[in-house]
Amino acid sequence: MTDNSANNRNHANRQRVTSYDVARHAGVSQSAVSRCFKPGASVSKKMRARVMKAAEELGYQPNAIARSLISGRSNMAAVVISQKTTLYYPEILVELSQRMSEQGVRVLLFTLEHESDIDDLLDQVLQYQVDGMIVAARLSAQQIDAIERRGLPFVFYNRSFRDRQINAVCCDQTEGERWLVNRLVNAGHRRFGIISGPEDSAVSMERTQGALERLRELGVKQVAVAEGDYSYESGAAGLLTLRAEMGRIPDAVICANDVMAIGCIDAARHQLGISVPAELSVVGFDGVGPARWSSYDLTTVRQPVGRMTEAAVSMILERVENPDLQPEKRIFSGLMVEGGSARLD
Amino acid sequence: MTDNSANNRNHANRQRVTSYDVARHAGVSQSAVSRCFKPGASVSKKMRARVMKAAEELGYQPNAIARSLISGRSNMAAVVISQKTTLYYPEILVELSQRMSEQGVRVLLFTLEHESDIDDLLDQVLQYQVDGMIVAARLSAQQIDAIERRGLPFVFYNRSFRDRQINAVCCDQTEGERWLVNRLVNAGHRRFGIISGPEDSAVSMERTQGALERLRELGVKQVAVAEGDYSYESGAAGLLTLRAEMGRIPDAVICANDVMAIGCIDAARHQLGISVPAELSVVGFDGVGPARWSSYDLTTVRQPVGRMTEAAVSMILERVENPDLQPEKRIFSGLMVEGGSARLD
DNA sequence: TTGAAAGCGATACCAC
DNA sequence: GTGGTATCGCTTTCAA
Repeated sequence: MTDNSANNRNHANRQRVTSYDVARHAGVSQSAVSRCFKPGASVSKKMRARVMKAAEELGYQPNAIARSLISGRSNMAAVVISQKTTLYYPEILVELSQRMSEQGVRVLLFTLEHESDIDDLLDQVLQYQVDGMIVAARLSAQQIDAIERRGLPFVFYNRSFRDRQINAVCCDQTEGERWLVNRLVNAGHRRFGIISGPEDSAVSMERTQGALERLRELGVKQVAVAEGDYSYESGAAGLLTLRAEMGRIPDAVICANDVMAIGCIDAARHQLGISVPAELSVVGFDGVGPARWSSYDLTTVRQPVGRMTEAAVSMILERVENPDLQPEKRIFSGLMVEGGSARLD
Repeated sequence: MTDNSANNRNHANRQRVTSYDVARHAGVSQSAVSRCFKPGASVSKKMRARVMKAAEELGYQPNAIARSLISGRSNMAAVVISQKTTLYYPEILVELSQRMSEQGVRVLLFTLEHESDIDDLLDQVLQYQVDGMIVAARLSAQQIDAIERRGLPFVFYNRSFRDRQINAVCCDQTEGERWLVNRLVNAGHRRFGIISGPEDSAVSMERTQGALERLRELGVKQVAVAEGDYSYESGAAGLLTLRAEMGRIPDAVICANDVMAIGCIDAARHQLGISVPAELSVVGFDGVGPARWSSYDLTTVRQPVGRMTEAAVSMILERVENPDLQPEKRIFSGLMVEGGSARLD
């Protein structure tokens, strides 16, 4: 009785309604159906009404995959992001997705646990025919070359490249660190500890170098550096390392991100019984949510994440439309937040 | 001199290498090229070597879009997630992406700011021909019907539906809350405040109801409820509301998530000068990172997020392979964490 | 404005 | 094992 032939097809036996089905049902040509779903097409009012009714009745949705194949545009953009970045700045992903979807572009997500996985990943990105790519991860010069060779528009998020013409949006890490150092030195701090981020993080290195440079310029001699990995635990451990290295607790600790600053404060207060900011000043960088919690009230430089993602999205979409645009770097100043975690005068 | 014809095509003028190019360059048929890139295909060693060499030389990558069109499988899964969920549990997204990509499936991201946006969004999901969908957002019965009608496999993440056969993975909220209440009542607390999540959150409602039910069973009469929205600020505000409503500070406050519990603790300590846990016990739910920070050391129920995402991924992939599998609910117990934010004996 | 027909770049099936 | 050919569902000329 029942026709089972459809089930014999080896691929998805879920029934798909195509533009042909709609055309037949509406008694028009398939091209007409296609036109009705294309924004600026020339279709008569009557035709559109008829087609839309038929589409409604059959539950038709145009197949984006087929559209991509012929039009050469997938309306998808790749977002390549490392695990750490997602964990510390979850809002980036949400905002990117939100803003791009407003422009009719979807986010295809590529996360990397270890930055080494990136070569396979780039192959994947290219296979999926994304129209563009936003990269919040470290790429080697060769990898960047490879992307450019394929002609895929891309924008770096929060990494800059001094010697390369490239699209990037970032926060001025150096400027921010210099401000923090200025304030701390002005307030009389003389013995400094720095808790850096992981060595392979360009952002962390810029922050650390920015602070070191300014300290040197101001003639501050007593400076020790401990390496962290952006985590709470490494902030706590960093303080102990610094104390061991310097013989005693420094006057101020500059952390490469807020979560480490928080770890550092907690270690000072709860492990060492040291009062922050009375006996020790701690500053961070980035301005994540918990920085504002009243237990910490961090002095930090808040990155304008919203504006940065907005910029990244508009840059990538512009370049999808017009691949020949000149490379552009957009560098935002951070917002200086004078919290209660540091004595500033 | 130069041939500009390629540039006249209205779509991406970026040159694409196709399997035909590779075939010509290797002197074999196009089908042969295709087979070489298909895992279990029967190709001679010699042929494979030749094709791979040609592909390498031309920089060929198979076009996933074209593959999807004919094979009926896009190797993409939609992840529908609300803004709040991403912010509080960023690891969900990373883990989903990681685990799915290990299985050759990419995540197409759909975020919603307001849950009302969801109808347009479902249309979008369907257009992109994803193979399956993981939903960490609230859907109405009608919306679920619509998905089922389309035959798209889907799994709910951390929402359950008592009266519906549906795929879902979640954490047993009720069980967890009952445990918290048991411990608090056993320790002698008698006056309870509850800070709930937003009214439209099913998860929050389950937690709040679970606590209320157990309190009733144990004969606890003095209970007040304040509504929060999962944010730090609303946790702080909730405590003030409870105090106003009850005439004084309760013995214990049960918060529908950890961030509100943290807000509540900070408000108690820094705004009201109340000691936690000596004068007030506070418990949360979910076990986010900051719950372990030594300033808070929350008593909470940690959701096994890793196991839950693992389960969600395997459930969805199984159902992509075999759409006729029976609906299944996988309910994980939370991990009871006895932190220092509550007096438990 | 509408319809017919030619692709987009793969896979699947069929002979050989 | 290999090569030809139909096909996936749409957009896009091109005539009518």
